[in-house]
Amino acid sequence: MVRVRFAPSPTGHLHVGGARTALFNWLFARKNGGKFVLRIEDTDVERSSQEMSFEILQALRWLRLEWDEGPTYQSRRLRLYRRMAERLVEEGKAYHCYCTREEIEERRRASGKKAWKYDRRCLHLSPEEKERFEREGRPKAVRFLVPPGVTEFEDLILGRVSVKNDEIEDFVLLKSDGYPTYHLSVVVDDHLMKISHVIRGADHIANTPKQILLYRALGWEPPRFAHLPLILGKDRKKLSKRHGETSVLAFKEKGIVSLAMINFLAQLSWSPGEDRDFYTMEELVERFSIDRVRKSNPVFDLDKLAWLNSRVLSSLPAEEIWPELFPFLEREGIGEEAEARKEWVFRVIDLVKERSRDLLEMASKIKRYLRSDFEYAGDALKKHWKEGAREGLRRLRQVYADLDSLDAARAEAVLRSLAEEMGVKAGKLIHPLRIALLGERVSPPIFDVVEVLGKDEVIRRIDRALRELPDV
RNA sequence: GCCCCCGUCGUCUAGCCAGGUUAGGACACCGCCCUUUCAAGGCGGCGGCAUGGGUUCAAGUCCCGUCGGGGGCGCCA
Repeated sequence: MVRVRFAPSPTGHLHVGGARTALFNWLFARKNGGKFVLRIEDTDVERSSQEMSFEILQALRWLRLEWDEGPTYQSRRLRLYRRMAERLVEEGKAYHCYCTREEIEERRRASGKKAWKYDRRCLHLSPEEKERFEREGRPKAVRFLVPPGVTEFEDLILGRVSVKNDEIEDFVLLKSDGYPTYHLSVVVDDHLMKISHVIRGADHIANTPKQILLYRALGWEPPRFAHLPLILGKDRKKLSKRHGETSVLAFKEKGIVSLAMINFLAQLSWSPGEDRDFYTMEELVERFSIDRVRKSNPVFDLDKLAWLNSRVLSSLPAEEIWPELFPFLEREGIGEEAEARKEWVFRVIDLVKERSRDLLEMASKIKRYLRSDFEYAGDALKKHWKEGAREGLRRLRQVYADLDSLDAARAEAVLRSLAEEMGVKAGKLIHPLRIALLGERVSPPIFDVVEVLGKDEVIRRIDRALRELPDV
């Protein structure tokens, strides 16, 4: 039974790297008929917060990475970790360490080496010294006694990874304040939660041998590991705040649609090997395979994400765009009206989606269809509100008013014959019409706009333009 | 510094595991076409196997070195 987990630490926003890790775990679970478990690693009381936990869940929901179990909070399982740490001490596989941070820092400095490892001072404490420390009430941590040898594992992505144990220091399992370190809690929980595959970022490669050693010391079978290449910024450094916004929810705010985000993340380090730009969630699950994940670090490319977003947007049916678009309509102050004319707004969405890069842009475009009190754009007037524009529009109003209905084909036919009659190019009528209807220099094909607005509204908007625009 | 990992157009990638194609696609950029505008779309251009050696009839693909890049080296996760 495949069981994977996503185990974020609620010390910050869910960033794109974390989101990709969650996505790959989710895809792996869905692909293999397994379970996707959510666990919140909040053992760092100083830096963890409720709000961040909540926000991370929100982000996962937005991405539609629904979890099957959890969230489990590590902060509620502290007793468990303490018990395991003591068990290892009793079995001689770990030991109490009374050294303070300051003492360790001092010895590290004295050695002059960055790669200084804990010197095992407390492993060799005499019974007297130990008793004295206890009497003094010195706080003690629990350190793992790293055994000699070599630790190897077969990574699903990287292949065989091998580390000599003397490269590994006696790492802390339990802090002196009684909280477990990451190594302890992650191993205990992954074992107890029966996690079969640990899929995580490559920044954990060096942690893996430590954790395997821990599994063995506890008499447990380690899971399989897969380390995903790290997402890099343009400067090829690990992606961080310095590279601009990296929180996934920030992309949501910018009007990125979740399917675009998903496809973008899925195709960093992974490719189904087909000549296609994006897939539905179902298609991704169908195609996903961990052994098609590349080993090298990809660079986060905003241009590509923006392009994907515009392509996904224009491919999606209006009713699927609607739920994600709605908050942006509200922000434009047209939420209620849009809701009331939902079916009609769907038609407008289908009209504007092709040329919207994001939901922000889409919402502001839709506003011009819903409300006729827009301002006429200066660049549009400058370019197309010229001599003859007003007269053409006036005559166009007349022929449109005489028709009993106004669909795109008739609107076009009538306009073209009027242009011919007036001896001008169709553009001389089309551009002023665009200004009258939407007040902008660019728009979807204008006769489609005419059809969607309907005859009455078209006449009203032309009248407004004739009334308000300068005489030229 | 030490340890681990990686290296195909500027970027994301296919091809590598099971050597044999003019090294394919996409983003970005530049032209042209389409066209009522802007997109989209179509056609074309630009541009890459980091490097040296080895194995082989044949190396992007297998092996080694070099160089370059990344990560780790916390009582953070």
